[in-house]
Amino acid sequence: MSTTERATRDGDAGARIAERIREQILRGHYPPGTRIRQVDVAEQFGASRVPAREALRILEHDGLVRLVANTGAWVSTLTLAECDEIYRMREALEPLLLSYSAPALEAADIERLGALATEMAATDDVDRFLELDREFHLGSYAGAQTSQLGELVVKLWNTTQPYRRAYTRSIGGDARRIVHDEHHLIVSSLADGDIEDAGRVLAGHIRRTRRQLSRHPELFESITAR
Amino acid sequence: MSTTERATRDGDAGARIAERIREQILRGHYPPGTRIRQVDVAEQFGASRVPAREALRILEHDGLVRLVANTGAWVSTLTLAECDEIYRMREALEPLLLSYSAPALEAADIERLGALATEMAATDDVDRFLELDREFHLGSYAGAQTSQLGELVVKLWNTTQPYRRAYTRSIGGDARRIVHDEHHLIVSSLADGDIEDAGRVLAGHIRRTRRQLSRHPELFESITAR
DNA sequence: CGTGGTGTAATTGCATCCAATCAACGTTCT
DNA sequence: AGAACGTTGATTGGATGCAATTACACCACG
Repeated sequence: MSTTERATRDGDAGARIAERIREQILRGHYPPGTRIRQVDVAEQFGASRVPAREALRILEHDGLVRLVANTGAWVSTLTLAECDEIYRMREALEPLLLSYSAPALEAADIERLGALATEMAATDDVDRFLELDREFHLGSYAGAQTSQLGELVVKLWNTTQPYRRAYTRSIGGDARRIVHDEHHLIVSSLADGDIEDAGRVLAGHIRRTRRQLSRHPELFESITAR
Repeated sequence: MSTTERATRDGDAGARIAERIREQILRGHYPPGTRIRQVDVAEQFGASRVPAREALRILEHDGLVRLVANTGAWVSTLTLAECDEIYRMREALEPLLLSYSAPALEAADIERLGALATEMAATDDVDRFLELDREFHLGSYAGAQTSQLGELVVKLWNTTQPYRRAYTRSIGGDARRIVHDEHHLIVSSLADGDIEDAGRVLAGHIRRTRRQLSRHPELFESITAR
């Protein structure tokens, strides 16, 4: 069929399927609360239900899907409190991750981060902004050689992605300018080699976003209904 | 059989099996590097290999087991760098978790923490110490109503457990006394309602342990050989 | 008219069976 | 004799089929 795929049979179909579903969730094709059936997943990827279940379990541990025994799987929904918690975790962890990454960043890398910040400030398309924002921050962590921290931060970004999209749509141009200023500040500190200061600005950046987000409880009530 | 068990068929055998294996790993029955075969797991729990595989995948995401496609599963091994990374994460996260928990702790809870700290200082048995230490710290987080942070901290404790055991055996009485002093300091700050100070002491506690640990690379080399 | 109970359909969970892959051993060629 | 190669055994990965559980709709009853 046109939408079905053929597994290349390299021994880990579950992980590959999970990867594809993850992309679809992050792109907003499956909004929070959507039910995901094993049969549909299996059929879509031309596999049996066994790897489909494994994929769902992987996504559950990624925090993108909620599994209930004997019942089914749904795309995760977040309450405001849960989202707030994740942002507090990010505020604590991302400066640490940046301290792992910064020493390994070359001048060219930092230049590219600056270009991303500039391009981000110029665009008006929400989806494009989200893409660039993710590329900017995760790009600033590209030098980190960590075994767990890097993956964890990506996971935290992923679980909050749908709400970041809704939030970005709702904020005005003024709050956005502050965001862009902070991005450029981070780039400057990195260029100066002042890792500690870059971490401080980054923590403030995340903290401010969290406080802004807490003023928009309607983003969560609307979705959490299920 | 005598050692085999009967699943109560409540719809999530994989999770239950994973729980049992997790306990066994944490108790040191399966040291890092030990191979775990699906057939053995299935047989031990009177189940088929399907839930056994699910259990292993759960443990993989817990960081307790390393899975290689088409090859097998081994109890995770940590390098010194990885262990150091985890301690840095704990240093950033556990004060945050404590700030979630502390307001909900009753006077009786804090009293019990003090009793644990005292008992811990009195014992000479390593396994008993580890048990009490875990009960003390995780007990101080019992008031936290978090969705991810609590579980993550437990996961970080679990993955480093075998090395904490080896490390505890190696340190002398002097370093131990500092540990116990810090425990009592945390209890005092909590009793005073000074959450911020409790967090500071806790961060220092974890930080000191990390620095001590980095002076014992032999704990990792001996195991990592596989 | 609303509420509780029951039966059926749909979906998940687990066991069994077969295929694919990897590791180890013995063999053969240089 | 040493190293590369092919073969065999063991182990994991995936597909199918059946049992158990749950959800939903319909009906009876208060």
